[in-house]
Amino acid sequence: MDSASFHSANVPVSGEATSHQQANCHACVFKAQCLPAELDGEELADFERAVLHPPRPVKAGQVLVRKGDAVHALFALRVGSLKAVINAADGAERVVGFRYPGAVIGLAESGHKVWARTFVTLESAWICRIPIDALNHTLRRQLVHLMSACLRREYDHHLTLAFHTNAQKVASFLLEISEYRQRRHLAAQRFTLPMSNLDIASYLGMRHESLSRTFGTLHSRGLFYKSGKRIHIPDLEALRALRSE
Amino acid sequence: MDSASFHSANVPVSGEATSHQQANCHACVFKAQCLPAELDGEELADFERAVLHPPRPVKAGQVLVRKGDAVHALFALRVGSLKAVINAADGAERVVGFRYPGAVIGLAESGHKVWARTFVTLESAWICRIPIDALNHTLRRQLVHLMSACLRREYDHHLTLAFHTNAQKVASFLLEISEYRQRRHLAAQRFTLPMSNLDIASYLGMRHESLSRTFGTLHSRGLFYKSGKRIHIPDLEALRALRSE
DNA sequence: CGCTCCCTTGACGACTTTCAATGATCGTGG
DNA sequence: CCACGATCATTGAAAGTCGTCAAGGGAGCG
Repeated sequence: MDSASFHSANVPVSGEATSHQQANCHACVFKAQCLPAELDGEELADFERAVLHPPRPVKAGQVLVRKGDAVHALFALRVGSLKAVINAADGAERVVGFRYPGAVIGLAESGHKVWARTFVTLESAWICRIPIDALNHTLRRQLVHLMSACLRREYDHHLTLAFHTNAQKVASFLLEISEYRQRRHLAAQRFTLPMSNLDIASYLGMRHESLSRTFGTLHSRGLFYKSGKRIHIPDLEALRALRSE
Repeated sequence: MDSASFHSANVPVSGEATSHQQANCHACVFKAQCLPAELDGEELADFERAVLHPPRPVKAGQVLVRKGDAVHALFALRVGSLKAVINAADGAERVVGFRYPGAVIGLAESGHKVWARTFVTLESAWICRIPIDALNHTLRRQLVHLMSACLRREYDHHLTLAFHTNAQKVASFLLEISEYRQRRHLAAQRFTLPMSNLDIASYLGMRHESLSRTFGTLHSRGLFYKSGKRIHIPDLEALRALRSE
């Protein structure tokens, strides 16, 4: 497994799960990096039992749920990545979030009847269904923990979007992923971005031209290198300094 | 009671609650506008039982909880308003949210040990304590609902902060309050803003000079009038049109 | 009455967006 | 295996929005 990538090299790009693929996936399912990092010990064990249902494979670019769909289940993202999008008034798609392995999809939906956002896979993924009926008392307790962590992240995003320059937004974005990977003991300085620059720019509230220019600036300052979708951050501290300048 | 104000005219500005004031407040406590609008029927009744503890008065400008404090309780805001602030890297105070009557304070804290933000009263307020121990199964279920609603609002804020011009941000902000008041059957076109322009500007990620100019622009376009802290929105639809231009 | 804090207004400059064109990359099909 | 089209990424020049700096005015409070 390529530890510098978001997904296992063994994950099939499409098709039904074969017994071999299923085995591969189950091997991964129980790795720490595929489970919520906010829970630990007994809580994590409880949570695992609840999402034991075998994950199903989802092809890249697929819509997992669409805004307006009835909420029948939440989802646990085990392998791959997603983007959360909202259609703006002008019909344009706006990215409001990314999700990586270990995320629970639908925290903002657990008290509602319909989905408020559309979730689209950025690459081939493995995803567990958590039926709403399965939300017993124990699981709801874990859910409260996950949601409060999610809320805190959103307040950080508020700060970033409201007060940072474009360069700082990009630094924040890169560090957010890097720190996510660090918590899961994955390579934090070299990894692949699963999303396009268009998506990143939308997420950060900038034009993709500005993002491209910002990447160029960071490159010339030696803070960040990008080749295709693979990136390299030589000095995390320098990037952190830029973020909080 | 001034229906166009966030707080009852009878609320004392300071001091211990007298029996008369207490009675006044309890009369208000059970009004719909002082309870979470996200819950209804049985859930709301459950919630009310949990926050039956008599509210205590808090003077304007007081710190309710400080970032870093241990989490012993959540709070239910019954009367008055709060701002949530974070100290930026440069030490400056950044407003990341406002809270109005009916809000539960600490949704982002319910799964954590310490407070991530500081909450400060903007005016004299009445606030109930909800001890963490009181979070039984039933109450936790209501909490999930409140948190998911809170998360949805944060995603809307993401859109506003990332993609809107200053004029649109201001329109969003005014409409957010107006729509809050509409849900609670309060005057939606004339009301008092409990916070300073400085706080609003910080919340929206703009300079207070820019906010002042934007208010001027909206005024000259006849979309919005301001006199002291009292504002008047003659045409909500026109403001909505501006928001989603 | 004087202090402090808040709001307003002006001129200037920096950062970002916009518009336009070119170049790269990737998946598809011949 | 290569050619093709579509999507994505890069770069330039011009325009606009917004932030910065500075000064003056006003409201509330002790």
